[in-house]
Amino acid sequence: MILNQLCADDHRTCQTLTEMTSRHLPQEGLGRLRQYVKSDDIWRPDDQSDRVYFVQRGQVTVLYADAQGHETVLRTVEAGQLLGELCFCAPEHSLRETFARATVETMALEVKYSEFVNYLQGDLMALQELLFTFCTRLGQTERRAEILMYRSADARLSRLLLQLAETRGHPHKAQPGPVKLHVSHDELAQMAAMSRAHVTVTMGKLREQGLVSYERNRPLIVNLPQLAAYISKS
Amino acid sequence: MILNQLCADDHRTCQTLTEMTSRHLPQEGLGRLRQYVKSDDIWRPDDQSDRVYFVQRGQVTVLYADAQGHETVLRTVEAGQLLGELCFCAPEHSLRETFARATVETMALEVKYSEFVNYLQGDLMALQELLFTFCTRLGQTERRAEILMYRSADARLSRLLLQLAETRGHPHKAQPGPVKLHVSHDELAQMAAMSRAHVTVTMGKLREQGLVSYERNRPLIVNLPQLAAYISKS
DNA sequence: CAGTTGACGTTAGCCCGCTAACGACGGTTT
DNA sequence: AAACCGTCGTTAGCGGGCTAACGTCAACTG
Repeated sequence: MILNQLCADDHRTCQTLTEMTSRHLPQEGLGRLRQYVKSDDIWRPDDQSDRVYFVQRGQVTVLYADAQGHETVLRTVEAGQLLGELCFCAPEHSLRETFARATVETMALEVKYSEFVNYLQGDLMALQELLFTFCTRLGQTERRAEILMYRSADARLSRLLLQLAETRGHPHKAQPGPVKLHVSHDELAQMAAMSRAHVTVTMGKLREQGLVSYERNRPLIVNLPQLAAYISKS
Repeated sequence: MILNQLCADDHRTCQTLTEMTSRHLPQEGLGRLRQYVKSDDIWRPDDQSDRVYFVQRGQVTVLYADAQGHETVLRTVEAGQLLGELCFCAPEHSLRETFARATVETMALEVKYSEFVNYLQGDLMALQELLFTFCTRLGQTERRAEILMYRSADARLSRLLLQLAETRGHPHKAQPGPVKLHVSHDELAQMAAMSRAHVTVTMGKLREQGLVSYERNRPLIVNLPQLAAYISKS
């Protein structure tokens, strides 16, 4: 009854789950350990989708670049999580179409898709965990799509901040209240698919209204409840 | 070695796979059969995510409505497919946040989440198929997000048309060539998150360039190769 | 057959986000 | 100390999509 128990709590439980698959991997003899320095590409648009990665240290962003070179972040994969899982349903020789790029020094175990599948056959536990990984990411991606549907700047930004605060925010002291985030205006721009300049302008307005607070070289602080209220009455 | 074999071909194979889960369900004693007429809601934003549906006849769209009531289509679920799968990773008593609405007369088997999980425990086959369903939908949703990242009308529309043509298009005669789609400008507007009027304007331009062709009460015909070329050189 | 509905077509004016460019400031490197 | 870089701040002008409204045409409805 694993499926039942594990996710009874909240989304954080699920995030932990997505990390279990890598812990359950056999320790040796599977895959190759890779090292990347900051802004190394793990894969590029015309690489084949024939392998998965288990990020063991560092952080990776999956991003999509249009013809003009504008890059938009599709997902951020943290240490302990699976990367490149889309090859489970991709055609055999399909291409990535995206970049995966290390944001900091990163270590990842590279496993050929076919090897990983072999390993999964015998492990019901791992299969179930993988299912949670997909489900979690589907939910996240749908929320990203929700954000991108809005055309006004503050609708996009405020919703993005809310989502970031909920998923990757360290609750400041006692919850529920302010949440700290380490993210630059430039990164926000890439995630909300808007220009850096206009992120700064819009963030300024949110700051005036007390929904967020930040200064030079200080972490961004999101006032979760007020921001949620602001969005819902918009 | 099911995982290996089934998706070696192309994306269509995967779509078939997502339909298998419902075929493998025990025929009796599980869930309740529900009937819906056109534009009935299967669920609403404040319903609980405590059940899944197997669409047996008809078609369902999952859509998100903002505060102003603008509705955007997140996904379209065809007969034979699973609907409402997000409850696998949602907190136990979480809400849908979206609408699921029948676009035509629809019949669906409603199964409580807990019952379905019970059933999955004993069926490795079904578990693997479910994994494919998630993987396929994650891929589709990422492509939707890709589309929504573009801010110009013809970038969004042309990419949406390409995606629709690839996934749900009947190849016209012999492939590869024109593809027929049954979709109104209004529906395109909801999927690309733009206004109906501007869809009409933009479609007119695409028609002038020979990338699509349509008339009153004629199906929309997408010229796949030319459209793909147009996008990649944009 | 008149009335109704749904889908495509068109336009004027406004609003808003982007581009491009430059400035200020802190931290790090040499 | 000087040079450099990354981050935030600010603005003018422009392009483009939205709103709102109305027109046209075909098919369905009674």
